[in-house]
Amino acid sequence: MKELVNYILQFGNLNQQQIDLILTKAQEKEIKKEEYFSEAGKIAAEVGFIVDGIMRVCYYNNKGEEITKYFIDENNLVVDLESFDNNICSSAYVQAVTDCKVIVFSKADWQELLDTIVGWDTIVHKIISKALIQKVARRSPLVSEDATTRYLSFMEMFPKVINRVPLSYLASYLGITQSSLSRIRKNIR
Amino acid sequence: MKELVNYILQFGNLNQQQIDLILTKAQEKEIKKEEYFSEAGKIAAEVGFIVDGIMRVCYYNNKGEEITKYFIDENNLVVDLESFDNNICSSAYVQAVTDCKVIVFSKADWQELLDTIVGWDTIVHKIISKALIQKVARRSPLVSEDATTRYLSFMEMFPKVINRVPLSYLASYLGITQSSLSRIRKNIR
DNA sequence: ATCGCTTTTTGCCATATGGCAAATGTTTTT
DNA sequence: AAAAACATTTGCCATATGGCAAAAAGCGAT
Repeated sequence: MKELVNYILQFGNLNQQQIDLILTKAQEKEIKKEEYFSEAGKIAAEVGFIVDGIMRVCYYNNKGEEITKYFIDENNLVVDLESFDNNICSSAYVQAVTDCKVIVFSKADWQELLDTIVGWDTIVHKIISKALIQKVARRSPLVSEDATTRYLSFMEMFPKVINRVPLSYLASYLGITQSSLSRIRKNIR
Repeated sequence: MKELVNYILQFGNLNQQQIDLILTKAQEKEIKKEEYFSEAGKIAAEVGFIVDGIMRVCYYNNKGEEITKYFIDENNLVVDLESFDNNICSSAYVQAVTDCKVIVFSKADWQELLDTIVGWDTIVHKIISKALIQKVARRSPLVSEDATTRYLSFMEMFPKVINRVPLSYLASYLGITQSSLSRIRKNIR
């Protein structure tokens, strides 16, 4: 739980009592490789914090191809925001790419913390908006750069991730085919 | 100012007194085509609400090419969040694509409203996170689809925008060259 | 160590997009 | 109205990426 507390305290201050209250609601959970944290067509029910492992957000486009939209790694929150906040069905899957250790909060507990702890809502909002801004920043270059440049930037941005995910996930994230990505890797060596 | 009030009230309730207070801080402003609302290298100083017109967010990549990252049209907030919130220099320009009519709030006034009006912070956070989620959702398909599909989706998503912006801006937004976009348009007709 | 399964690489060729420069069309200025 | 400035389209060819299938490599179970 230590990682979670450190993470939270980056965004604002809480006293020990408040932290303890948060921790009483926190549940540790294992999610095995390929299992889902949340699913398309269902309403996201939990907020998670990844202690160990990598997850991805993915969906199927209208050609039926599976597209990885995003990777989330250690020390980050994972939640399908739109679904969780608005109680609407999600349009994407959140799936464990490797075995994951996660700390989760049920929606009811999360809401209770928001109602109970003064200043917690501000911290949560900071966390969320930072994560969203980062997401935009990471995906933006994928539009305008060529495939090799995208791959190289990915290596820089996610050095921890690149060797732990299947090539096919990475390829769809970068917007290229698996074989093109394989050739790009060959050329770089 | 009516548009602004309607916009705000979509996200939560405020009484007349609170609305009036907000409006005392609101300044109407014209921004001419090609002028900047905020600039790279400077700290964003205002939050804006576009009453009329279209703006874009753009930057220069390492090849010196000008890339349009995003379009913002009527009835939306415009602010360089990362710069505004953290008082750091912006890495992008926010520029009027057409003549714009905007309602602006200075940073000091905006902060005062947040401190004064109970519930205003919650409304603002809802507005911001909706806008960010939308931004991610709009840019994501640009990575995985082919150029024609991107253009067609853009037409659907921004029917009001498509005929009011130069081809070059649109092309860089879609991640293709101007001539390719021109050919794509020809093929569609 | 071997077999079977999955992932990655490679070859071959088709297609989409880029680069550049000229031509055409459109808007603004004088 | 003409000229100038700017925006868009087009032609020609180069290059990057895709599609498909086979080969090779890697991995886990027995």
